[in-house]
Amino acid sequence: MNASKNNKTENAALLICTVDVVLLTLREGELQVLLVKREREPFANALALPGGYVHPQDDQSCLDAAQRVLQSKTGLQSPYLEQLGSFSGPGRDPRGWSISVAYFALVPPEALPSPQAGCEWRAVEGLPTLPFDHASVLASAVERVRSKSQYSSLPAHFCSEPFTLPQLHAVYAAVMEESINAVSCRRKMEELDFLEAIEGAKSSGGAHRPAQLYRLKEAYRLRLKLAERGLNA
Amino acid sequence: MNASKNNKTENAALLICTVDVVLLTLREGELQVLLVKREREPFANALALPGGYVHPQDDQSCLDAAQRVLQSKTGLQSPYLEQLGSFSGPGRDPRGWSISVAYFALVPPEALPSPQAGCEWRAVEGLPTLPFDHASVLASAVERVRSKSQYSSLPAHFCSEPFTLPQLHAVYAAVMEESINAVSCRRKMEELDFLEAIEGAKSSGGAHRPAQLYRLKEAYRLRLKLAERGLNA
DNA sequence: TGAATAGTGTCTTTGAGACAATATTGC
DNA sequence: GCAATATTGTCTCAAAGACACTATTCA
Repeated sequence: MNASKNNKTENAALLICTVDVVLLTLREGELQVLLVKREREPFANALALPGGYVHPQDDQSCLDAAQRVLQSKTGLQSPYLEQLGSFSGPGRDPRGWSISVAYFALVPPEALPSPQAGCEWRAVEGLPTLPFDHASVLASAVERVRSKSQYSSLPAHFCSEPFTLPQLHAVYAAVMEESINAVSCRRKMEELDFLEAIEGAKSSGGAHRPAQLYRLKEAYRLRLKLAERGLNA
Repeated sequence: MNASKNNKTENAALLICTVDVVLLTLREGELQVLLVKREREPFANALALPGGYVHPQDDQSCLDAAQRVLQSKTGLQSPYLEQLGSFSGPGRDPRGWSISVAYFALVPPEALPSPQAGCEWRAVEGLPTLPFDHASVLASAVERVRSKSQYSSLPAHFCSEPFTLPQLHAVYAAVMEESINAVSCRRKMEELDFLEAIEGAKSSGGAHRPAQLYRLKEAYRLRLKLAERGLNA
């Protein structure tokens, strides 16, 4: 307790406050994360999660900062975005004691309007070493997404609208890396009641029965629908 | 983006970084939270969540800071403590743009060794207005605890060891504010497998059959055991 | 022995998985 | 009609709730 008399400036000046964003998508049947080549030190030229300082002058919250960071790297306006948690300590950033508020975002693979140069999608498994504690942040995000996918509409944010139930079913299975009973999945989607059928719209193309097209109900475009029981277990 | 060239000092000096702790217990059959009378401005003399500045000199992380704050207000050494999330923005603290990393802690009601003067247990429902955004922080903590209680060993941290299954059953019911099937509860505790029976130890006192005494398995004293399915729904 | 609560066995209900049956499309 | 996939109906199985029965203690 040798610092109990620190005043605001003394405390604040020693702290680096940033946001990091784990932007996930589903490509090639696997979870992929957007990494950005760092332009500046520390870790210049390394691939890292997109992140940046909080700008108290511009940002109304850390969520705002995360949206600003995401927008500047990818052009995304309003993907699904949720706070993951905060990571802090003296060792995670070589510049000194830092705190990062981490967010994760989900987008369909075709949703990137204008990614900045230096952005790359990478499979979340088998990545090379990431700078800072980004490996922990990413692992935490993946775990959260898999966990929430068990009992919520979260994976629907990997689908671009409109989509069919078979597509959604495949997305759930890919996210959770296990096969899912199609009938149960259908039943669960109906129970969750976060989809609305698009009247008269059917998928087309294959030499087979077309599937009904759906979109997210307005209320769940930026939020989730949570079930009380999971999909399978 | 008029602040894109801010350097570390310029950004950091404008930020207030604190931790807040939602310390919960179960007393009188309801969730209660520990509030502390603030000694200093802002909101001097108001009841608020215990909190304080992060001390980069002393703290190895925000979790450390939360433990330090909790220790200094209550003397608690190592209760169950989990990060709730971060709350930030220009308006939540009258001193300026601030970020608070919030934690919640669970203790049995008799666990406070030496609470500082000015600490009070209050029911989480029907509180008067709290300073800062502490009402949101508290609401968020209560929601998290109720939600996790559905499928984890979390409520066991409201029981002082050793405890009996009927006591634990009552605690689950009180936390979730609904009656719980005793047989299902028993089955779930067994399935979760986070308890160990204390050989030969039985509760005593009533004019009735005594109950087996249990304690948490070592591995779950500071962590949780999560189930795949919930207790009831 | 009786009251009171602990703990167990079993029937019923509900929801998930398996699988079969039907529907709709392009060829 | 045939192949292929969508969608629905039904059977089966596992887990949760209800409830009754047994167990153990003290008065």
